[in-house]
Amino acid sequence: MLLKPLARIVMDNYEKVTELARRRGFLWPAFELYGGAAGFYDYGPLGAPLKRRIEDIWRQFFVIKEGFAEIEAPTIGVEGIFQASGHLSGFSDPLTSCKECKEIYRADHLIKHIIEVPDALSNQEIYSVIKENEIGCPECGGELSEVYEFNLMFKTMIGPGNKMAGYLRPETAQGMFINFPRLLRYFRDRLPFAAVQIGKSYRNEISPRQGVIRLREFTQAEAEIFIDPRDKTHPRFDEVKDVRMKFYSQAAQERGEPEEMTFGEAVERGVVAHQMLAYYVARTYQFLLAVGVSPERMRFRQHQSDEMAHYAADCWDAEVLLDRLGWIEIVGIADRTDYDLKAHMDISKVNLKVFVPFEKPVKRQKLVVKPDMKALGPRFKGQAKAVAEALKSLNPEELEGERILIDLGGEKIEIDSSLVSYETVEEEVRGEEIVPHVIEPSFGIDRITYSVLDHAYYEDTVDGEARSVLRLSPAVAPIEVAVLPLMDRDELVRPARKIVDDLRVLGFRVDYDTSGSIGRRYRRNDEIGTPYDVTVDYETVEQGTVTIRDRDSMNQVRVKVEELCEKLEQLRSGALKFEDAGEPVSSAKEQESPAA
RNA sequence: GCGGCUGUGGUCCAGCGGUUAUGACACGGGCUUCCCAAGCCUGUAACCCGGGUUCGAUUCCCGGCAGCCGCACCA
Repeated sequence: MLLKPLARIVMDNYEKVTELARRRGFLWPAFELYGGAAGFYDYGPLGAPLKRRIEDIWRQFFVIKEGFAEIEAPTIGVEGIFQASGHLSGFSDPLTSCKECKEIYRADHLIKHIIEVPDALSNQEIYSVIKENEIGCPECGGELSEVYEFNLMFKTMIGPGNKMAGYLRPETAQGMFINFPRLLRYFRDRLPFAAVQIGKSYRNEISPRQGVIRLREFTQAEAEIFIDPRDKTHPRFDEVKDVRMKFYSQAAQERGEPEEMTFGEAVERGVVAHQMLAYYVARTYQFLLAVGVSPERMRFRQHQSDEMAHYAADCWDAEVLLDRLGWIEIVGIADRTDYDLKAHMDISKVNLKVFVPFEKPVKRQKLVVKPDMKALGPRFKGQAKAVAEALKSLNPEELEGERILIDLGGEKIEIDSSLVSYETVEEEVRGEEIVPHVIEPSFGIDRITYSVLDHAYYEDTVDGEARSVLRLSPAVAPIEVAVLPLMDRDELVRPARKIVDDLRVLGFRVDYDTSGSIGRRYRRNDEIGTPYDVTVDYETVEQGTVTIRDRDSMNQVRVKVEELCEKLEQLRSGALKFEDAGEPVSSAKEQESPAA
């Protein structure tokens, strides 16, 4: 009670950033007209382009520079996918709550000491076990409620009649896995290759909070990089080996202090499992820097062994430090080994192996067993095929002798040796089938977008007045240039409009604003992160020049109108520094003071 | 899901069981050769939703929804 008013008076950055984002059209709580629903957000007129530009930079990094194939799969998936991925069983927890103290428990955990594999039981069965064994609340001993399911996947029906269940995908990754055979053919049967997807995923979170950090509908950008498990080097590792970064490895976490080193060193010392993983951690680092995540408020944290999925070889999370929220995971990069493809092979019964040719064919002795099916067929009828298979699996010693003994699922059968022939032949083996390993970088685009806002937010003081600024990189800013006539008068408006048109033809995201005073418009644009303001004044009319104002320094340079577009393009690309863009304009203060 | 606190124009906030619900900022229009949230005139705009109590509810009560905090959950 006492803390409340204090907390309100002191607005922290989190509050300032979320308030700014709402007010200026970056992020809006969804469905407000109908009361809203937690875990859903709209990207407004500024948020949508910001997010889109971040996605485009991601494409630059992972689709264009790495040559990965971008695909687009349905957001609804059929049951089999999620049986294989484990989301159907693993993503759904049987819960029970205490009727007295309201504490919630995993029902299956409570009966672990009685039933070895509680996963196999239905909720009713688990509840029966709880009742029969008189299990009460571990906290207060109170009576436990019936067991209920909470699956984090949204379920729906495909077509009428409830015949086929569909689930909104909880991750985009499965789209790449289940297209593996077609992708493999697309890449002409050669490893390594990779496919990516940027799109929506859905998780029916129990309690979404913290704005856009935990959403029920969110955007992921995921890559599945299929590699030969025997070679986890990366051909372009040299390009990143000298990049320095702070590694928060398992060992470093024990010390409580991240360790800075190069990626080359990290692989050499075994901090990161191998080049392949390290390479993508490095690219991820570069991507995050490119969109404007602050290096001081970012770290790469290695999963603890107990935190890592049992099949994962190594896993690193990119984490950012956000105001109020602390360290938040925004990217996960894991070596998932062959787990996913094996699981899909198991459930779908489709071979997802890759034939990898040897450099030289290998000669090998091979035993060929030929059961006499003409004789075996009539004799064993339905079992004939199984008998033949059993015979084929025997070794030469077992095939010797008058009578051959086979084991058919426990049943011992004797076969006369005349019914089967065998020989040893030399064959040439040209390669082998392997299940590829998968490196999976998985990006939470909404979290990254929010982090960019949080890290870009900055306040300074100008003449005793607070100025809030989003120091967004020109590469992601939703408005790249604001064109501002000093006053809303025809002689200024006409040239200003011409500039707007010219810039738009060149693909600039331009805003044009005549309202209120010029200072107000500068502040407005500072707050939404517009890097440059072009001001059209009377010197434009008299001498054909305009000023460009730099958002961060508030300095201005004067350039000729004819050169404006070119200069802005150079500023945008980073080819030109602001100070070199034109004649410096003396600051407002100096202008006010009369010349001596 | 549980508990606590909160819900008034775009934003922040005042207020009351009863006439037309404050104020500031923001926003729109107008004026001014106006370069860093200026000035003057002027305008638009709100009691989260549903039920109950009451002659009358934005106000009191209950429920829902949403937000914040804590707990639980987060493959």
